[in-house]
Amino acid sequence: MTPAATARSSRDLPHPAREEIRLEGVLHALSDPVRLRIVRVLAADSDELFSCSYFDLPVTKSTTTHHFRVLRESGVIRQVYRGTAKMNGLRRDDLDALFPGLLDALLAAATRQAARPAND
Amino acid sequence: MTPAATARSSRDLPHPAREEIRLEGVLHALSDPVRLRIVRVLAADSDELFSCSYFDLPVTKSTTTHHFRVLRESGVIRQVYRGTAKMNGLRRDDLDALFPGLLDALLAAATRQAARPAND
DNA sequence: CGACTCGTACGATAGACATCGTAGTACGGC
DNA sequence: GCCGTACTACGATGTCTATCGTACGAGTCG
Repeated sequence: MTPAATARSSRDLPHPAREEIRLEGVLHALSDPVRLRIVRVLAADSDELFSCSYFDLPVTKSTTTHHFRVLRESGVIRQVYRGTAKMNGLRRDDLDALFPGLLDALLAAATRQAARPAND
Repeated sequence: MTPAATARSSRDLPHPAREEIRLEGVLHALSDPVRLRIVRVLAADSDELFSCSYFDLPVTKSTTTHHFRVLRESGVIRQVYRGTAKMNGLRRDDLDALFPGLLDALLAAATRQAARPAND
């Protein structure tokens, strides 16, 4: 037995299985500006993992934790502990399998809006 | 000449201008199952207008009014009075101009999810 | 006019949510 | 073993939201 397969630490984070991911949940998760921002950063380098503290967000740490949890529970991101840090990555494979083209369209839309004259 | 062309009711409904439509708002509007359902029906025939009562929704009339207002205020649908009825249509032109491909990706995702084994 | 239909407005309510601060837990290094 | 760093858990709070019921306004048709 590989220890990895059975080593269920208390620091194990619950993720929804691919089939449990709901479109409504994903949309709700991305309808918050802070979370949308997080996802855009993660998407910029999909193969990389980023710690929570990597992000420069306009909210406190408690709130940051909350947002990351919403993203994880809705199935948008994957979180893994690595030492004291919690690494975050986009679940692009799952999302693309479930909803082909959606993530790209969403990211393109976000980029487009960010490029609009009047705002962030 | 049909009077219909000029018969504008005094009741005017406020819609956001194209540039005022926010991605977050659109996503939030579509993150509710009832509203997503409405949009899917509207999208099935984009050139047609449907009255509110056309939809068979699992909520009361008051709630239905509420959902249609959320959709209108977020810029997803357009509403026009026609006699006692209020006709609803998707703002596909504006959404496609702002976020090319997004609406189609969202609708495809919704269809795909609806076709999934376990649910609506 | 009067009745009927369609949708609105208003008020109430229960639940969700974004936000914060403080106190605490897990891990890695000294 | 002890300290600092990274994140969490918990509790509080104000706001938003989905829902309802009832009462009303606007338009159509007899």
